[in-house]
Amino acid sequence: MKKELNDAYSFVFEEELLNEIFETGVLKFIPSGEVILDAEEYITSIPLLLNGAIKISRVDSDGDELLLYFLERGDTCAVTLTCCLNRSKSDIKAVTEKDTKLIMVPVGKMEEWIVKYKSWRTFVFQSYSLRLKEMLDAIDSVAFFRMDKRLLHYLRDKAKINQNETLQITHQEIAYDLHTSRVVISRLLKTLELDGKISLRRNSLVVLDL
Amino acid sequence: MKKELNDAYSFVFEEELLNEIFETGVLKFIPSGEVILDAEEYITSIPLLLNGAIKISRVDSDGDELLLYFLERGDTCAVTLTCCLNRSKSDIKAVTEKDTKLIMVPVGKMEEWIVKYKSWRTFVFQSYSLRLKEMLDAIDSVAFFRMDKRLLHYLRDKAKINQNETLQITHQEIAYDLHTSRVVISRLLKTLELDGKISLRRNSLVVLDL
DNA sequence: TTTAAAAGGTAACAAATGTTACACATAGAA
DNA sequence: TTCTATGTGTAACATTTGTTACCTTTTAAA
Repeated sequence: MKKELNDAYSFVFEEELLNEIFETGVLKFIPSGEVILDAEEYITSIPLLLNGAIKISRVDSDGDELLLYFLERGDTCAVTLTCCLNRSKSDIKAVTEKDTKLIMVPVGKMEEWIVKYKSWRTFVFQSYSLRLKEMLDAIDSVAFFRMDKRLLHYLRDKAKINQNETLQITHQEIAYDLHTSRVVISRLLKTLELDGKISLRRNSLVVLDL
Repeated sequence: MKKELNDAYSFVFEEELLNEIFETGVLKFIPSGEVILDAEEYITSIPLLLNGAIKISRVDSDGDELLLYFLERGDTCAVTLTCCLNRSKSDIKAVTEKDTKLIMVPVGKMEEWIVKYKSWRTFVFQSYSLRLKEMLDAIDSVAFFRMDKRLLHYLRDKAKINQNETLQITHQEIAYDLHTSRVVISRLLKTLELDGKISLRRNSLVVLDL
């Protein structure tokens, strides 16, 4: 853990803080595809990603979903920070996109460190900043683009995050992430295939040239 | 200015900080309808609202707009904070919704106070928190609701912000805020009128029962 | 008063997206 | 192998939203 913590955060946090994280944080391994946080749940500790990736989605009262963004190594979740500070419900869902290793830090420490470490403050502000930006991107996507463009963007993102041109995913899962229906996705994927941009398999697809 | 500053922020900031704000901040009066910040602009100071209201919209590269949220007394803009800290472009547009009085504080102070005053830290975190939440609401609106619901929600919001059932607004302006066309808005407003929920005038409409 | 610009009403149509239904393929369990 | 659940392809149709066009009304400038 010490090594991985250093790998991911030694350029971000000072020695002393790294030690505190090492002492108070709890290391967790989470396999891909696991729901680590559901809407309606309360959050009492915040995650620092060591490796892997986490998909963050908005969930409305009907259970409808919409992909917001991915977290990767060195990231933390600003919405979680907010929920921690306010002791409020999450309203978001977090699912591991890959096998993921992370450190959970209790809220108490989080607030203590804000006062104590400049690097932590910077980190927290940077996180808010980054998430706000991702949120704006998500808004752009839904508000200004049609489904075909959104799908393209989604496939690119997904391939990048997984560092793999072959995406292990079903049409239905894509439909959930983009908040549309399976039929719509099948239709659009088919035209992408006819354009030679992807190749369709059962339970997976290969990104050729987006 | 001292009195208004106290009215809006004395429960938020400690005496000493209020004094610093009073000394370094620049008071501004901005009449309703003024563009105080456009996309592509850089920001070098952050606003603290004393009264009035400001409409914050997302602007894409084609100049298309989408209303994100309103700022009111005691609010500041988290996106602005972010832009200040990163010295990056705004990508958002701010227009006064009412006659507005605010204090502009230079970025430098902003960073200084984060270290110096606990209340300022709390305020800044609360702001991020609140804006993230509003951003999520904006996403919900575009992603999960159809235009008729979004319009209803918009009219309610607008009436609340302006503390007035009569909204001085044209169909075209509504269309800009919701990122759709004037014809669509006219159509939907007409059905709302037939349902007895609003009453239509030229250049204005009256919210009856939403 | 005449005229032009802005605002709004509405029809007709186009495009995008959502829905339902059903066929067929594939993988894994029984 | 047979059966069943899941995934995918596709047609047909409904609904929502966007676009174009043209009209009338209102306001304010010339």
